[in-house]
Amino acid sequence: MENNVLSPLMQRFISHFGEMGSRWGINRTVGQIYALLYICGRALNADEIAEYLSFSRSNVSMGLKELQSWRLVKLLHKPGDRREYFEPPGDIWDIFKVLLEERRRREIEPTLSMLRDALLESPGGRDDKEVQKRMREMYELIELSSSWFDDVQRLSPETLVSLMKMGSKVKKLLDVRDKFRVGGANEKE
Amino acid sequence: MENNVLSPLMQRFISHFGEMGSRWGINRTVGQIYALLYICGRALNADEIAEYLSFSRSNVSMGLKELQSWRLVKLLHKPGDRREYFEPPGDIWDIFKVLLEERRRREIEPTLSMLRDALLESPGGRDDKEVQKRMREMYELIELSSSWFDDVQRLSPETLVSLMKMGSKVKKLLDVRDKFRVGGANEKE
DNA sequence: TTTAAATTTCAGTAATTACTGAAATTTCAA
DNA sequence: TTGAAATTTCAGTAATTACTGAAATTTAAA
Repeated sequence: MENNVLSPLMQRFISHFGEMGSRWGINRTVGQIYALLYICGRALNADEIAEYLSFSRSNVSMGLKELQSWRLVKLLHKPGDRREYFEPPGDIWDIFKVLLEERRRREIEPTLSMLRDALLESPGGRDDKEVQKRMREMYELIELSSSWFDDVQRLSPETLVSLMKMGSKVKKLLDVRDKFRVGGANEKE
Repeated sequence: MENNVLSPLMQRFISHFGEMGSRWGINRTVGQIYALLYICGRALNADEIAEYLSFSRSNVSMGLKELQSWRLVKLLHKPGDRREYFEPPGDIWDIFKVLLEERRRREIEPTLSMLRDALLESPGGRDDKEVQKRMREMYELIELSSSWFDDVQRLSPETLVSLMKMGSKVKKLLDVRDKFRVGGANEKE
């Protein structure tokens, strides 16, 4: 970085990520560390991060751990340098996918498995039949969208981009398919 | 509810939502209130909620405010009863859509507008050209997926279900379309 | 091995967020 | 209008989460 100082533009980006952090389920520090790594365009070591952001060294260490658990940073080494360097995945689509994957794992999976368990039980209370019905409804929706994510995630960025650019026009494709019954998908509908 | 008591099954569901609350960006109380309303199958007033969950009346009031700001509960009145009753949207797809919409509004929009502003500025620091390049990359990805959500959200649940059940087979449809150049979307690719 | 640099852990404290009860405000039937 | 029921606000406190500095541990060059 120029003179080892962050430009106001970078500052702004970093502060914003700090502020949004809590809404995204990470804390201010972690948000800022990630923003710094993303925006500065080269791998940094923990001391540099602590320096740039004026965080304690231990805080940076914990933040990096958290980011690693999110798979949002890669660890790398420079020849002749014992220190660990960190950088975000190079491709923004990787970041995007990893983020969705991790969020699903943390925010959806536990609920899915709670529901699965609850649905296996034989209804106890008088209202439990109804309760399970509502649980099943929720389970099926989550399960469906969750496994859809799985599938779509495997598409190449290019395919994903064309899919997204189509927007709601996918409906037309579906209609065409239904008319001519092309392809083999979805026969049960 | 039977004897005015929650069955163990309901309890479990409610506790789970309480625990997950913090991961979802709401607090324990709000999570439990929502779970109770979702699972119990009838509209409840604030006193009933406070009673079932042993929260203070004021806490319930704040929680309901929060849920209303998320558009996750509807307010309704019973004839001859001054109190306000609350229930979740009846259709689970509504809940799903509202949730995605609100999350986008809270978690994505602010970043999008920060980036928009930052990209309008003329680069100051020496590295700012590069910085803006990375910002633009992020902006474009978010913008694309965000407006795609917009589009897809307008599809009917039925269309959405067929789309999801297709999973990654959408790729085939895209390929077929590219082969025959049907439809008008996406010409610029 | 030894040892100094690098990293992590963790107890203590700071900061933030959640919750309560009392008081204030709003609502609406009479 | 009035006033009792319903709801909200808010100051004070409890609980949780974030952060630091010192000490412990790990790492790898010599």
